Amino acid sequence: MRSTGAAGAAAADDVRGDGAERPMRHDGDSIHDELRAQILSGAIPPGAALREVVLAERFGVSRTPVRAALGRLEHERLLERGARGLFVKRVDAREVVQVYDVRIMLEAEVASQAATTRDDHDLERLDGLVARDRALVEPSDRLRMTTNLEFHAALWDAAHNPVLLDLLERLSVHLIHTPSSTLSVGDRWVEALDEHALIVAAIRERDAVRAGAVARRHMQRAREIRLDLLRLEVDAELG
Amino acid sequence: MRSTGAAGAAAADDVRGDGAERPMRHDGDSIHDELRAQILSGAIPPGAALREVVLAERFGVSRTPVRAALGRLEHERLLERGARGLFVKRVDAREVVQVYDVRIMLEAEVASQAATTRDDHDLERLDGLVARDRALVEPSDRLRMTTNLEFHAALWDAAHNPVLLDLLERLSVHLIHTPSSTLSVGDRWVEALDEHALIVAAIRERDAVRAGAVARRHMQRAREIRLDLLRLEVDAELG
DNA sequence: GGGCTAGTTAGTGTATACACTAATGGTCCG
DNA sequence: CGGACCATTAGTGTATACACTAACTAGCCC
Repeated sequence: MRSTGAAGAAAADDVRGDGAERPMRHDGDSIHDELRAQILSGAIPPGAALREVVLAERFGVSRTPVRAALGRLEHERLLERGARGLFVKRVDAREVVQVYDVRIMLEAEVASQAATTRDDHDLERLDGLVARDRALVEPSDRLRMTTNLEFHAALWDAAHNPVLLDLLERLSVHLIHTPSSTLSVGDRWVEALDEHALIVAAIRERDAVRAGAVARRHMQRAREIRLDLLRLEVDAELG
Repeated sequence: MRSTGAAGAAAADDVRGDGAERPMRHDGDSIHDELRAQILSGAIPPGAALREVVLAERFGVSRTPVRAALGRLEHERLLERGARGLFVKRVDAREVVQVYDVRIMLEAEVASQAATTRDDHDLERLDGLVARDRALVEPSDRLRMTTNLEFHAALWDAAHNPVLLDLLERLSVHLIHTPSSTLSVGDRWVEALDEHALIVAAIRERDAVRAGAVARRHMQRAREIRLDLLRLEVDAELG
């Protein structure tokens, strides 16, 4: 794939001075990541068909790695099998609400657990993220989403619970195509940052109950706003 | 005429006497299901290596469908990538407890939601399962596990929440190789049946709060017993 | 003119050959 | 006797050819 004259390239390469133990797994993963990103960003819209041959051409590889990537995406529920092949999944409003309901629960649990399991490094990282986000001036829609995701990911890590982590990661997939972030509504961004700070404060003091409660409220608020957005959307469609 | 030629080739390929003992339908899915069942049952033990060529031979297919199946199993977290290829995942006691913690939460939520969303058919099914399990006399270890799983699956369905369902199904995978069922300890089986009945009763009356509470207690009890089992196991290992 | 049927085709599923990489074992040198 | 180097090899990753199936189209019979 990388080089058609593979034998020659392989013979010449005996230098690996960059002593890093990185996974080095660059098989079909890159295709998977790329497709995933494009689906999540909406570049490949819901309902679009994903043809193996087309993708193989686009990525300059054979169907084999494309197939692997598609299989994984299907299993992540990002794609669904239609009459003919795979299509980007469409999510409806009902499902989005259900996702939020579950996520409220899980985030509360994560925060609660993080309060007891976090180490100094976790705390430092969370503090750093809060400070960094506070320093942003008029961040773009995209930046808000990214930094927010980063913060929550740090929270997830602080819980040191691979099971919860796995479910949360899987859950986030269900939220594809939520058109815009709740963090761009009114002064929600500033509000959310304050709530983040509250969560971190509770975690710092190892107050599991409070951490859970604060996190729960944080996500409930997000759910409310998401509902408003969905209503607006529906109204727009009907009117 | 290409089709006749193809048919002939296919026929010539698989002629092994007249006894058609094997279904010719080797969908990639069947391999996935088969492997999954063998892993869950322990027939393929934790830590075992899964070699593509070996499996391809065993199933009488090429590496391609085997690869697809393995990819899916890896994504389900049943396998993990080791130094060389894929291995059946080992789960440690810590993770089992974490799974129970999360499951307590999810089962409570499911029961609570089922109380509001269930229809008559759901209720009928749950009633039927409870009655059926009550009628069993001295069920085997395996039967206890199966019927219990069936009951909970029916509960999950009654919630009519695909998101919760997805997570619970995914979660159950984390419980592979929990050596024995908690339902074979003392009189836990009878106890559990009573608790099932309580859950169904609350769902019948559409009492979401009580359903959640009862279900939570049910799973907490299971967690306790699992912990006891794990302690016994650890003690046995230490001597 | 409408439904039924056969040919066509687009697209996936599978087999196989080849490329490549990391572990392994043996040998040589210190 | 021990450690580094090289050949071997086991096993995965990728490309490509082929098989098969379900949807489409065009014609045919009624």
